[in-house]
Amino acid sequence: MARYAKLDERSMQILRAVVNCYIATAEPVGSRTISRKYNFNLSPATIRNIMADLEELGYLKHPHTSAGRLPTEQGYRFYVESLTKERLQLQQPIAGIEKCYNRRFAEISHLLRYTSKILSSTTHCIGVVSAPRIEDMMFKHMNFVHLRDNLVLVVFVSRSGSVQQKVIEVSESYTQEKLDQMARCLNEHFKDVPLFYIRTRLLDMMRQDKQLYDELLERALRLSRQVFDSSEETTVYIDGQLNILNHPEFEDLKKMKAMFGAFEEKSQLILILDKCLEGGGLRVLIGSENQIEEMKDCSFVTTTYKAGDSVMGALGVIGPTRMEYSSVIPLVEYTAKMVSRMLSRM
Amino acid sequence: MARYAKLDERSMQILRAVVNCYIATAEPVGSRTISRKYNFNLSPATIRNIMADLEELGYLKHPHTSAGRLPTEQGYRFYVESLTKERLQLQQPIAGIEKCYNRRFAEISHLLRYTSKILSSTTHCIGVVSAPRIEDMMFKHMNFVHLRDNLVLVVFVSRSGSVQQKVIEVSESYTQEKLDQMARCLNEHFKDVPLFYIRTRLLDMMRQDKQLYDELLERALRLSRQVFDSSEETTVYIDGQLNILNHPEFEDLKKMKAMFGAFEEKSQLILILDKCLEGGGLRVLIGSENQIEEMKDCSFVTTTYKAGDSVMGALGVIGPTRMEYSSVIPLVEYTAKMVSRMLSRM
DNA sequence: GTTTAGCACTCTCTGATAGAGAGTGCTAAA
DNA sequence: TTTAGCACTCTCTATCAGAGAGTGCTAAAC
Repeated sequence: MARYAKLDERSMQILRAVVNCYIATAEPVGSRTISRKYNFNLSPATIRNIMADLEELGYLKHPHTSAGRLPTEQGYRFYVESLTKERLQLQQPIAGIEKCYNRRFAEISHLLRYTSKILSSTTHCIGVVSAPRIEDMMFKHMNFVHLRDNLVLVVFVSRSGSVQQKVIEVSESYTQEKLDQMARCLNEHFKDVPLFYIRTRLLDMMRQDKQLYDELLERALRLSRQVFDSSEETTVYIDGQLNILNHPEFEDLKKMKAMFGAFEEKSQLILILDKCLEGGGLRVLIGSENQIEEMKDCSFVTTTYKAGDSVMGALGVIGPTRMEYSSVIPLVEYTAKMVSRMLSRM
Repeated sequence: MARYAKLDERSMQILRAVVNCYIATAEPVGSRTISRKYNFNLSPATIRNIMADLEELGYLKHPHTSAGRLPTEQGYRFYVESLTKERLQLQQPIAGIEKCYNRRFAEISHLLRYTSKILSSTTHCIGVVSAPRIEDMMFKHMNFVHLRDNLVLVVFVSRSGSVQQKVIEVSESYTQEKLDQMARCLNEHFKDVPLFYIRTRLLDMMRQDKQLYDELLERALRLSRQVFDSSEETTVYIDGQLNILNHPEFEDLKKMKAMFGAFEEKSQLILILDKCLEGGGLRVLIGSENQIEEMKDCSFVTTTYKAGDSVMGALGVIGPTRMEYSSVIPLVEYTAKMVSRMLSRM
């Protein structure tokens, strides 16, 4: 924290006050406003001096000479870090969320989709939830359906109720009976095995009992692998994109268009969520800290959710840099806790 | 067509010219512009007189006294009707579409999603495609997977490669074996039967062979029915919503917000597409002819697509009232033809 | 009788200008 | 070190004038 060395306690208080005020009003904050609304017992002139210092240190900026100040990204960064040090707790809206999760979700996809809606509506930002990667899932059931010619529909069900399906093309034409047999074989051998483990497991089995399953299993696996491998892209549930229209900073049509465009290209979003997975736990990306050019006026608040002890995916919100971090952060954390609880039960 | 009784050929030509011009420029059209760009060999003054007449008859309107004219909805209606009478044909972009469909689609849902993208990108409007209703599908394969406790995952595959899945709660807990048995029973008996026909078919069978299948089939059907009945809402594929941002009439942030909001609520959209299904064939809804308040500045161009001889669903585009009907209409019709061809092959 | 030229009129759009308001930065006093 | 005072800067709004586009009407031409 050497970066903040030059800040005495009073300057920090004023900086926090400015950020607070700007978050609330979206207007540049003047020295008079601060001296009136917060009782520092300092005259506007004094505050002016301090604000000038803060500007020089890079925490605040000026749209033009005669306007008030607003936070730079560095200013937000400081604000957010001092917030998270406080370990925020929010009670009232959290009770509402708890109630939302007082129901049963049959499929994991429903739970996640619902969660992104909850996130967007409670925070008035855009809610995002990334689905667990397929390798992390537990094998539960597999099914092959002969469609026509050499087309086979493969349906995979994970233990947590996630369903993946894909039509694949095979070189030889199997009868439905043969396909059923193959599926039964897979289902017997891989029940409750994590997908990423199947290959290893298979090698083990072949060593033990070489001839018996060789051919059938081999074929069945070849079929199913196509489904697992094909999930190049993690699914992401996004909700409340319209919410950004309500924030005054996006009145600018051009900016807005660019943002919407960025959402169409989900891969970048996935990258950011994936990074959250690696890091684990809460992450706040402020403004251009995210790599998406079109979203340099947005902040990301993300965290991970788990099933039992293992991290499954990431969730969070995207909103204007000027979002209400003090309520959004605990809301995102709490939601992740709820999702984890639901998942662990499944 | 008594409505157009008062229009002589010349007035109609000028009306068409004004609509054309307005569609191209999005600016009110003056009499001088018409007399210059189209060679009617009439002076602006004469055209002015005719335009005044057209205004009195309700085909044109004035934003303010000293501005040019633009079409009313009645004006567009006339324009579109005289267009469709001409039986438009468009060659060049159509070749492009043909090429797009030169590939195989394993699943019907892929074909439809792709189609809505094609529609939006070729017309620069919003593409919409409604999926076939489940009752119209042919039974191909059914599968039950025991999840946990009393939860069963039901997967239904139609002959055209559409996959529906749903988790349902059952009163008694079946073993996976029992479930497999039930599924096999269903699959044997209902192969290639249209869903809406299954009930009748079942009654037939029970009459013939009362005891044999009674209990098992009954249970299996009870399970599966929940999937069929639950599809209350037709799926709709929507693409290119961002396209409307490019049309100058939606610069107004408020209008735009209202429109985006209307898209979130898909049920109204489904209503409109369903109506197209009933009517059959091409339908053009201009402005407030659609019942959605927020879309009263938009037009719908929709038609139906078929598999073989039976109508399966509707597709079309949504764009500003001021859309290029002369190219959009044939594009929509051609796309529907391509989809029908693809479907009939599946 | 229809078409056209001419002209006054209306409305929007643009740019210039001025004054109010908000806030700063500097200086000098407390 | 803090504060009061004051000149200065910049934005925002309203007002105004002139240009431009287009109409509607009238009277003349075909």
